[in-house]
Amino acid sequence: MKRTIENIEYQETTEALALFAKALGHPTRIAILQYLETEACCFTGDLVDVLPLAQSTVSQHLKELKKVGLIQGELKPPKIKYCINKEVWEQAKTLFAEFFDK
Amino acid sequence: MKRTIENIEYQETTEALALFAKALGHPTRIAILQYLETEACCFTGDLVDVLPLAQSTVSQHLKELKKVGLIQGELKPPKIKYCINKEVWEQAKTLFAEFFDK
DNA sequence: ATATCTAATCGCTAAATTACGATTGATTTT
DNA sequence: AAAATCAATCGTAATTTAGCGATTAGATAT
Repeated sequence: MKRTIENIEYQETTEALALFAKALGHPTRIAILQYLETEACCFTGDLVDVLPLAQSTVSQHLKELKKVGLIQGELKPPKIKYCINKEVWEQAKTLFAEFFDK
Repeated sequence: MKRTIENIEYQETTEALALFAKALGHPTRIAILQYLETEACCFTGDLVDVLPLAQSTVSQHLKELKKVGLIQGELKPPKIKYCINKEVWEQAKTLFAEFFDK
């Protein structure tokens, strides 16, 4: 990724939307969120059982979703309970809705 | 990308949503679509003027958007007029709305 | 026939992404 | 104190993405 000039700047909502979209841009991450939507919350292990991927890979995807704030983890030792972050969820929902509504 | 087993399959809507999200997962592509939303249609050159990127790079981003069908190009020699594909646009809009609406 | 114009494609490089197994760290249970 | 459990992180490899300049292709104008 060469960017010879200084970093290109876009509008704030443009950047925000792109970041959310990027986080949603993998079927596994969509599947995780769909699971969380129905189950409200879950542990990493639940997802590892459901998904045909290694535990470390699932962890990586969770990290991506956490990075943009769509989910959050709560310590329930020795497990970690993941839930959708509703505030950020609504924020993303609004951004997409406004984007598509022209 | 190692995937030792056969390819992992997800639900059709999961895959479709991820593909749309991936296409939207770059600020430049969001900016292009926002431009097309206000301008209805435009030529590649218009975008090259507006965006701080090389012509070949803009072409690449247009290709990505074309690939998922969100835009379509119409030959207006020697130019090409790009417009949003409204059917696919609505499809994507619906998928995102349903996804976020739980 | 030649020159010009527009936009796609090619070839390349750098960086990010996705996957895995192995290891580590934190906590609980024995 | 030792063993077990769960999930994050590390290290590595393959693939994809994003950027550029140069070239090519298609069409019009000279």
